[in-house]
This record gives sequence, structure tokens and C-alpha cells, in this order.
Amino acid sequence: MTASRALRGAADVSKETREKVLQQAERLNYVGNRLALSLSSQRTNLVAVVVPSMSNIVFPEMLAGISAGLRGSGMQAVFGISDYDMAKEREIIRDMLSWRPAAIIVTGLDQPAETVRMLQNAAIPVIQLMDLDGTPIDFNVGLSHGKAGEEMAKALLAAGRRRFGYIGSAIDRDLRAGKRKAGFEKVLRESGLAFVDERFNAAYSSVAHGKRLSMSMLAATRDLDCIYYSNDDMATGGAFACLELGISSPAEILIAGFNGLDVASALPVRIATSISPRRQMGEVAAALLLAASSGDGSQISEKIIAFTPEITGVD
Amino acid sequence: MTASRALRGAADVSKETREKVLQQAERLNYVGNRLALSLSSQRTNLVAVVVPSMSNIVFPEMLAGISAGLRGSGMQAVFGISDYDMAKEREIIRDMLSWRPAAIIVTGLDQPAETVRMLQNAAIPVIQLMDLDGTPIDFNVGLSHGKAGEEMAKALLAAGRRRFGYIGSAIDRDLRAGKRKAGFEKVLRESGLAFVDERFNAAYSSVAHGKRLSMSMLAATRDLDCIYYSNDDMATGGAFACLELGISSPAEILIAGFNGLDVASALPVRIATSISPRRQMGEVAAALLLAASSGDGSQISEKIIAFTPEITGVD
DNA sequence: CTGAAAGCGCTAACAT
DNA sequence: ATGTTAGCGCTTTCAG
Repeated sequence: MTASRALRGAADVSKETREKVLQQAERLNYVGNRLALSLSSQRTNLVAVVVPSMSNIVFPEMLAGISAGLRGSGMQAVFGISDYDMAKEREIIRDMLSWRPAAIIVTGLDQPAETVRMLQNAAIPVIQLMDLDGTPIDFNVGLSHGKAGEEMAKALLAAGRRRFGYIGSAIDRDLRAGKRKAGFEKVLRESGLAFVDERFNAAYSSVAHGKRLSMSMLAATRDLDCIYYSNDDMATGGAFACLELGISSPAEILIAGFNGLDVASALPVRIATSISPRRQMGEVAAALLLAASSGDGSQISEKIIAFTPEITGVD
Repeated sequence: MTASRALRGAADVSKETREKVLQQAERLNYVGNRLALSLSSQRTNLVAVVVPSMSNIVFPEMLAGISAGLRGSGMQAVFGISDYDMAKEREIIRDMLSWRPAAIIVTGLDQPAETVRMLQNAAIPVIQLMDLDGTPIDFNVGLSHGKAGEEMAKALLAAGRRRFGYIGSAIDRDLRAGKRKAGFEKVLRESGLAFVDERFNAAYSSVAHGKRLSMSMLAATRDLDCIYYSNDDMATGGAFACLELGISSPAEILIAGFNGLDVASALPVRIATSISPRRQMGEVAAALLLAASSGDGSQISEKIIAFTPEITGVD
């Protein structure tokens, strides 16, 4: 018992005893057992996080934000990858909950009812991250992808663009990309417009797919002055296609994406994008959850924290 | 006791009883407690993984490989980010070991002595991933970065390149990039050559930094026919710089990187790169560790699994 | 096929 | 300042 106290730096241990304990611990290469600690104390330092993918840099960046936001708090993030599969996500969450995490962070807020029930039942802070379009279970940190699509369409229309193409990927699984497209289309419709051409890829977004689909669209028609992409990876491929085909961009055709990736801003052609603060969202989620589990709920004023992506490169 | 058996599908439970247990579990929204399970059974399903960064897509891809390789095994990966900081890595490892993981995967094999001692003391399979240049603690899956640098230099020399520049980032912390550079330089030296110009960035690699450093190098001298970069992110920035400056690449100046990123292969200019099988390395590490902890060590023939990166785009 | 006993390594609460 | 007791929720082992 005294050793236990000394090891975790409790107050009521004589300096002398503490020294001895620490010394022996060092000598024996003692490593505490968190399983026992957590089981006994009925609390863990685990934060479960579920992301849809690791192949798109935005999720790792978000994880880095969470990890950084948690640093120093003693909390430890545990990650699971759902591959954009709701059934897989449910199993991952079930599995993670069995570790009795202090909180859980999931991507988006389109979980099916059973997953929602599981999450509610866990009786821990739940944060739904990235998206804002839907009904949150508990906390919600993100941006409205529908609105992001709308705003981009408005900005492009204001800049005089009229003939739009759309290029996307796995639109059935990447729900947030779908919401952006829907928002974009809504604004187009309100101006009596529609996409001139649409091309999709069954697989997930990548620069190569963006380029390939762009090449095929541009081979079919040049009657375009803007192409909206599901994200910046795809858009980067579009920029490459323009460069290769000698299409002057943005003059002739403006490439528009979403995320504000590092690579997009360095591109030799200017592209339009909405900058999503994914790292910051992760940090904010971490801060929120720290506040929530510190018991002092009083300092939490809002359960929903909304970000607005900044649009750049339109003109 | 019977419930415990029924829940984990043990054989010796009557069908009838099992049904009843499962039904009640469902009704009560029962979620098992892994803390208790692991404490009691003296084993966990956790695999600790430490990576240096989440901002470079290669590490998330490696994690995705590990995660995929573990799927179905019941094992769960837990990730920590060291920010290329050996002291931080040590603390993360210490922390992770307190969860009594079944195995641990760390990036590279340049851990300081104290970390090595901790790892050895843990008495679990240790896999050092990505690099091969050094003395492994236990298992080692990766490629020789020194050799990768050498081979790239040889290939470039064979293709007739002679006047080389080097552009890198955080070379003091990214040891593997340093090994590639050292290998490259060694081969240059053997041909009586050396880098004409070198530029470094204190921060980590990014397309933007690659572009910036390339612009400044190309403003200082054009007496180059090849620039070797610390990796493909930086090299992509170099390709962008060439495009913007109207330098014909690869004809005039060839851009050479490392990793074989998706974006690099779609670039409108051909760049040279070594394709590192990072996802596959993750999968192999997972398979290895599964074999190692299944107790059946007999099926493990090699403790060191070496990959050879394929060089592309040199000519 | 089911149950009872003991214990995993730790901490909370209560002595001393 | 240190020690004692009980128990976290499960599994392992041994009995029935």
C-alpha cells in the first residue's frame, strides 16, 4: 500500500520511504499494471476514436490534433478504422467500449440506430466529429458539409462560373462528400443550373483517380468553366490533368475541391478550396472531452461547436 | 460462471442455457469488461504501435496495414505518436507497456539504450518496423534506407545525371531520411562527386517546403541536372517549382524522391522515386506478430524480413 | 454440464 | 505515515 502511494506520488509518504520505493522500482524495472489500476479505480485514461480511413491525410491529421490536445492530461487515444463501413464501425465501437474508455469520439453523425443506442448506453461523453448536419448524440464538433457545398457554389457563381462538372468518389460511402455535393447542387438549381457532366469512381479518393476521371471528362467535353471535386486529392488530380492537357487553369477551367490540403496550396495552378480545420477540430474535441470528464461540466457552455471553412482561390 | 462460458462461446454449455444467457445479455445491453478479462486471464489483445508522425501519409498507411493485418484475429492496435522525439517515444512506450500489450511495434531501430532495455524487459514480441539499418531487438521488418539512397544514386548516375542538389527537412530527427542521404552521398563520393548545393528545412517535410527550398536553390544555381529530396512530399514541391519556373523536367532537371506516393505518380512531370511498401510492411508485421504470439514459433523462419524498394522514373 | 473458490494487481476506505 | 480489509469483473482450476 505504501509502495502504491509512493509510486503515484501521493502526499502521505515520508520522503525516506518514497526514495526507497522508487529506488527498488527502478532496480526491478517495475512497470505498473494499468489493467489492475483501471479495474480497481473504475476509470480509465482511454479515449476511443473511430475514423473511417487512414488513406486520406485529413483523418490522421485529426487524430494528431486529438493526440496533441490530450497530451499532458494523462489520457491516451486509441484508434480504430471503420473503412467507411457502418457495420464495421459498430463492431469497433462495441469492442472499444469493452475497454471502458473515459470518452469516445466518432466521425460524423450518421450512425445507425443500434450504434447510437450502444453509444448512449455507455454513459460516457460521446463526441461526433467533423460533420454538423444531423442530430448529435451528445457533443458535436465540426462543420456543415451541406453548407460548405452551398457556399462554394455561391462563391463560384459570384465569380462568374456557370458551366460546372462534378467529379467524385465512393459517394455512397463518403457521406460528407455527398452532403457537399447536395449543397452545391441545391445552389446551382436555385440559379437554374445543373452539373453539365458528372463522373464517379467506385474506389476512394486519390490524386490518380481524380486525374483519370478529369481526363475522361475533358475528353468528352470542354464546355466547362469549373469542375467541383469531392475533395482536394481528387482536385489535385484535376489540376494535373489540366496541366497535361494544356488547359489554362483557372482562366479557362477552375478546379474546386475541399479540405485545403498542403499540396493543393503549393500547386502551380490556383485551385479553389474550402479549408477544413481538421487538426483544430481534433484539438477542440480533446479539450471538450477533458472538460467533460473533469466532472466540472459547468465550464462547458456549448455542446455543439461549429466551424466555418474558409473558401480560398475562387478568384 | 455459466454465463461467462456462454458469452464467450465455450463448448460445455447446454444450448438452452446459452440461449437464455445471450438473451438476457442482449436485454441488459451487457458489454463485457476487458479490463477484468485481461487482468484475470493475464493476456490482452492489444498491440502497441508507436509512429513518429501522423502528418506524413506513409505512417497512417503503415498503420492501416497493421490494422488490416490484425483484422479477424481479435487483436487491436493502439497507436502513439512520438513526433520524432526519442524521449517522448520512451514515455509513450512506458505508458503503453503498462497496458500489458501482447506485442509492440515501434518505428525504426535507433532507440536509445534505456528504451531498448524497457522493450526487452517487457518480454513480449517486439517488432521494429520500416528500417533495417541497425541491430534489431527482436523482429525487424523493413528496408535499408542507406541502401535505398545508394541504389537511387547508382541509378541516377547510370542514367547520366552528374550535377546533384539535395533538399531535405529535419534531417537531424528523421533518421531514415538521413540514412538515405548518407547512402546517396557515399555513391557520389565513389564517383568523385558531391552535392552541388544542399538546402534544409528545420520543420518536417511538406510539399510547400519542398517547393520553397527548390525555388531558392534554383534561384541560386541552375547548374544542376538532378535534385534528390528527402521524400516524395518534398520532391512534389520540387516538381511544382520546375513547372512554375518553366524548367523542363525530367529533361533539364530530374526530380528524385522517396516513397512512391500516389501524388508523385500522377504528377504532370515524371519524377524518380523508390517505392516503399509501407502498407505491406504493416501487414507483414501484423502477420509476424500473430504467428509469434500464437505460441507456435516454429512457423517463423526469419526474424528479419527485408524489403527492397523498387526504383521508378529514373529514365 | 454447472458451480464454488481463489486470485489477477491494484485502489478506496478505514484503521492505527 | 503506514497498514489492513475488501473488492473491481472476470477467468482458471477444481468439484460435483
